[in-house]
Amino acid sequence: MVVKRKLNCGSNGFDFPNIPKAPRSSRRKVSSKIADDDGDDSQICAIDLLASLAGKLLEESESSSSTNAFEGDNHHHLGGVIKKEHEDDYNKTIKSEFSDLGNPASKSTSENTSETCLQFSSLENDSILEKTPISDCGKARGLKPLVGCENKKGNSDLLVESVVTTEETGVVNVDAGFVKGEATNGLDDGGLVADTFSLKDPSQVQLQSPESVYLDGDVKLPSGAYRVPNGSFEGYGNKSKLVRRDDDENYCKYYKFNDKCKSYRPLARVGNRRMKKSMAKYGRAVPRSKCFEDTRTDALKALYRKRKLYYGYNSWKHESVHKKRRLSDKGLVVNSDGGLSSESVSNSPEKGESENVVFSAAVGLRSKDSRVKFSIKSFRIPELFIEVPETATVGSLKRTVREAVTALLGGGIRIGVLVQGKKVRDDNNTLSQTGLSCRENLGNLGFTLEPGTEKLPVPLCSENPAVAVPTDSTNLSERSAASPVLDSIIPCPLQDADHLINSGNSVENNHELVPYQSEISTDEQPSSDSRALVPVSALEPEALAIVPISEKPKRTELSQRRTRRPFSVTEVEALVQAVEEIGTGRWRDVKLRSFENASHRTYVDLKDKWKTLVHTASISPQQRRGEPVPQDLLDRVLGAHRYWSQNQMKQNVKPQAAATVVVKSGSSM
DNA sequence: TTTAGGG
DNA sequence: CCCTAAA
Repeated sequence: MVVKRKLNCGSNGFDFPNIPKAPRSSRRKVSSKIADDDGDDSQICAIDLLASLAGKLLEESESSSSTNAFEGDNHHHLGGVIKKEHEDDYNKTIKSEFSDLGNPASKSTSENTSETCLQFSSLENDSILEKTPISDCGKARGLKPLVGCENKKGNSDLLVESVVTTEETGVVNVDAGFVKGEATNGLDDGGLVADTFSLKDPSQVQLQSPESVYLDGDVKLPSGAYRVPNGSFEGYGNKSKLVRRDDDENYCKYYKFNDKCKSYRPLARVGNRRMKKSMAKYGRAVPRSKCFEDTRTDALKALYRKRKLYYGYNSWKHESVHKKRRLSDKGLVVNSDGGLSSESVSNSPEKGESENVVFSAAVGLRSKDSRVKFSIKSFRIPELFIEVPETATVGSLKRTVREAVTALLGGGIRIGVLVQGKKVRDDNNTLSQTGLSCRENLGNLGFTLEPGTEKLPVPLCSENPAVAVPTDSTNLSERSAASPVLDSIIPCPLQDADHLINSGNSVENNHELVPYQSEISTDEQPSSDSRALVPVSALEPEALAIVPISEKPKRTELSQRRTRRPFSVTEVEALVQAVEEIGTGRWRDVKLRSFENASHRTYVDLKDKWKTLVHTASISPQQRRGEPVPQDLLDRVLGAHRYWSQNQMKQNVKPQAAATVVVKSGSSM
């Protein structure tokens, strides 16, 4: 797990686009509180984050048991490798940055700060910290200075972002860079700027993103040093006290600030929790007729619900959600959120593309100069900051990203740009044309890695597990709790990865798939993993407590949309028949009568279909789309529609007769 | 949970 | 198909 903090000292820089979205109070709180005093608020936030993320870790850490685990984890972390490569750079950067910021101030920060720091200092690289000047104060504290821009500037503007990054990296990032850049008022200077953006040099990239400091190491926390052992989340609850609901805001904020919070955990949990609920709900929805069917449905629904909730909780971006959805259709995708989603929707036209997303773009910021800044993080990529002119083309953006990624990860990678979950195919469009110059849309931005092959995809799985495990531990526990059976299936490495970043997502996707598979095996669903189901699991009570954060889960963050399944003529026929007999307004009965076995057709679906049928029958054949429905059926539709419209009151009365009547009317027509 | 409608 | 207000 990693906690990332971003400092925006200068308001002059650019505001985080996220901010706007930030949960109501969170923003202001952040600015004010953080700026003002590190104190409680910041602590709380941090704590919350950690708590949510690590949950138990804290406990364990306190007990001191976790340390070992971390070390082991470090190896696992994908990020670790990368980090190491750039470690020097980071250190340098950090040093410089931090030194500049002035540790002194940091110390001044109250002890509270220290706590915060502790939290942040989650895992891995002690070494780094040590190297870093900051480390002095007790590594944990050291961070504080960084964070606490206040010292540097009394600036209220200063925003500190603390993000929990996904466990994958298990890193704490301090985005001094951004701050710096902003302060400077232009990152342009920094090398990121160039249009062409020569990221070819990996090192350069790293350098360019000074902000990202990885403090993975186990930082020894002072009192109760919190550690986030990779594996143990069980403890969540323990620290519950640390987390406050009120904090939700804060923590939400953080996420938002971060852009995309890389750290999903908290959310994930929430999502999981929600899932249950949703599941239950759905389960009921289709309850009557079939158990098995219901199960499926439930699963799906649960997924949907879960997603919704999940997303909703992630205040950071609903949009991202959309993106996810879209992506998911194709294959594995990493959203900006970082989540992996694997949907097997054979239907999706694009499916052929099989996208393996390696990473996601975290955030895009638009700077004054009309440059668009992107922060990309992924399992394999510690953090990458890219800035391009608003007028740059998507193609150039792709190239830039590809170069950067290639430098880091090796060649053979194709970069895809996703906006609103849709792949941007026209490389000639400029970012502004693509809508990427707007803050709102930045959130919707996503990148996909389409491996030339090799490792990208695989690595995720393989690597993630290690990484994921630590962070995900929570998930694991949850999963097991939730559905032990499923767990057994789950083993797949991907899961872990998913968990790290999007435990929620993966789950969702999986769910969806599963149900379909059972039903549609032939049609569409490619077989994917079943593992997804597991994740849903139960959240610990405490986690729940945290969850409450839920802000208005706007539907904006849709759950994944069900795969489209056009009604076949046969189905239409059955529907028409049923409606003729039962009438409109009793869709549940229609469902039971003719679609009891069609788990994927809910009564709402039937109602909707009827609606469309009536419309279809009302328009000229030329205007109709999709599989043509026999005119005779359409005639029956009109007849039945008319009949039942006239007899709304009598619907219950004589179905049989009604049907007859309808037919007559239809024929007469 | 269903129904009824809007999106 | 999704989302929801109402019932």
